[in-house]
Amino acid sequence: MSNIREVARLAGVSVATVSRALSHPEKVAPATLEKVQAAIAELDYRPNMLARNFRQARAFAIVVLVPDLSNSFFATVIRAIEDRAQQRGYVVLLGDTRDSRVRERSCLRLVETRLADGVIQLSPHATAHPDRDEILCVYACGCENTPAPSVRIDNVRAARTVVEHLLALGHRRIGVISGLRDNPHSRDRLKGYKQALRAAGLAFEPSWVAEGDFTLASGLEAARRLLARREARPTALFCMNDEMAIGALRAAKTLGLEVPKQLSVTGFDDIRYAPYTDPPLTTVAQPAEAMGRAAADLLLDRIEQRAGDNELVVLPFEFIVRGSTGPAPG
Amino acid sequence: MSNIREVARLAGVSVATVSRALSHPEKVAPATLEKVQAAIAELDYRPNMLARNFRQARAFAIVVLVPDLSNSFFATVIRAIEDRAQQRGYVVLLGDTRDSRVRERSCLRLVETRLADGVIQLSPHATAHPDRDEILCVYACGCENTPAPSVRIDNVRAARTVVEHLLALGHRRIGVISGLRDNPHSRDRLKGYKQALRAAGLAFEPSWVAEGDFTLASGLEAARRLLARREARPTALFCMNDEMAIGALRAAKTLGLEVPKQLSVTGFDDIRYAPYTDPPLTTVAQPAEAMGRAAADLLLDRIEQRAGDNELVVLPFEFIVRGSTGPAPG
DNA sequence: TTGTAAGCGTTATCAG
DNA sequence: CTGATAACGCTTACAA
Repeated sequence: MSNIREVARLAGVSVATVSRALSHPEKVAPATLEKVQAAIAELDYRPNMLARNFRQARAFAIVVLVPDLSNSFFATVIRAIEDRAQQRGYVVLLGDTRDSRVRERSCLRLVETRLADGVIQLSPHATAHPDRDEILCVYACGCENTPAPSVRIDNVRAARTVVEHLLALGHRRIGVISGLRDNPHSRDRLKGYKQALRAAGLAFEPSWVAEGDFTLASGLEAARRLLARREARPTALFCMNDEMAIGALRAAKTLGLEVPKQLSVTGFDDIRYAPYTDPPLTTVAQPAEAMGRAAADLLLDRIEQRAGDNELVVLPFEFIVRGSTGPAPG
Repeated sequence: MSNIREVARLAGVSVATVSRALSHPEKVAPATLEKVQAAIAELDYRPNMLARNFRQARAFAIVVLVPDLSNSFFATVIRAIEDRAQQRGYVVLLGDTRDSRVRERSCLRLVETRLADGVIQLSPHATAHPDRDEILCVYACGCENTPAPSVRIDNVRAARTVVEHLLALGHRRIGVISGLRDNPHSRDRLKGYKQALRAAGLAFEPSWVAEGDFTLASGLEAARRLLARREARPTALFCMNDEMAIGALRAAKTLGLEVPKQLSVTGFDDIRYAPYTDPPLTTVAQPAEAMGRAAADLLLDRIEQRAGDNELVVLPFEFIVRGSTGPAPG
């Protein structure tokens, strides 16, 4: 528990010199530096970062707000954020909001009380921006009307790409398993779905959209509802994330429907489990790691005042065709 | 950016009173309290936690060291930790070590430099305890020789339970897909496997153990190796976690083996995807949330000096039979 | 019940 | 290049 003063005394220099030796070694004479380092080693001294942060009025910490950490896609994004943050000398505070407004507020308080320098939001809450605009906030998984600074893929085009693929396979009745209706991602992806239909001259049929909430269980339920109908049953399901697609695959299995022979299923995200479903999931790969890195850089640049102009980062997605999609049944 | 002094001035009291009004409201006269609160509201004052932490020489933060955040089991444990930590007024710093010694060290530095008050380890590194024993460290997913304080299930018995189940189903050639050989969990679970075999009067056959590293891909590969043999092929695979089991299921599928008719597969962890595999995975449910909560309490109690005697928490597991296991083929 | 005042360990300013 | 010293915002004896 030695402090900078003891180091100074032992090294026979002033505390200012010790401080400099640590933060700006180039500004101190080599001989002095050596003495200081010897003293530090001797005392096994560790600078007290609590004091440093207080003095500099900076936490060197950022908060990551995630709706559900155990979703494998978010976990990957966060890993990348943490990686980059650490490289740049920051720590990451975890804020699993469980989609609760209250918990979200309490995480934002961390910034207000100086325990964190900024926030990375993983949900695209375009609706409810942090009230206090002093709070530095960037979005890592944005959508069309997510305010800058933010990182996103073109969700509309990605969804369109998926649906065009299904159309090209001959599907005409394409069900949708959507996230919550007012979720911005749901909106964007539904928009892409509609665009593809319209371009193919097909009418949008609202009853083919089943609302879920991006969880496995909700995907299973939604698929059950869509597949329950006797006549005009969908021959394909466009699921707005992989988790719900996995749920849908399960539903198909329990209903005795063969995928992709009788039913095609698509996902979104390309989580690590996607290649391991049965059959492997056709899906949109979001560049999760790149998104995390980009969001971290965006935020840290702003925290360090060197905000670039690149405030809206749109990264490329990749459409990956695996085994869960096939020609529409005869 | 108002500070406690301004609040004091506006309220017409001393800074000490404002401080007390915030931390020990019961020690201040109701009338005074009201004045202070009015001033706080008026100025929209937020206490500077950086200063508070510095003054109290406490970070009110804990580090969670996780080998791989994107593993769904760990994510669930961490969620629970974060939840409990927040309830008790602490924040959680994320430390994804990616199984790297270097990164682990750098996370422990956070405690040494006072940025965190303690550490929760999610890997059971019984071998390499933090060198500096001033560091408060608890293990959330321990195994037989994980040092206390720690939380764990009885891995040996759980593994034995699984294998007994397979034996009861008539399996005699039970392959093992193990984690890295020197991983403590691998050891415990292999021990349980051997115990079950011995109790059934069967010999342990080393060539039936394939080493993986707890990832999906390694499970797939290991299963391929085990199932490649022509004669005396295993009729069941005991996988040491769900991810590898999912990989094994995929391997079986690509080899045209029907599960469970021709091959039984078991997992470990009961991650959220386990009920959604095809067929749904028979597995050991670890009480991930309870483990997280217990670990958090263990650590926070020690940080706050009221360390109980309950230093070694062993929680009950649950063996869940789903569809991936069945009678041994004729 | 409230006020006074002494720090906590660092960094930054300024003079030497 | 180095040293003296004044903050930073808060908590907490201790005194009143």
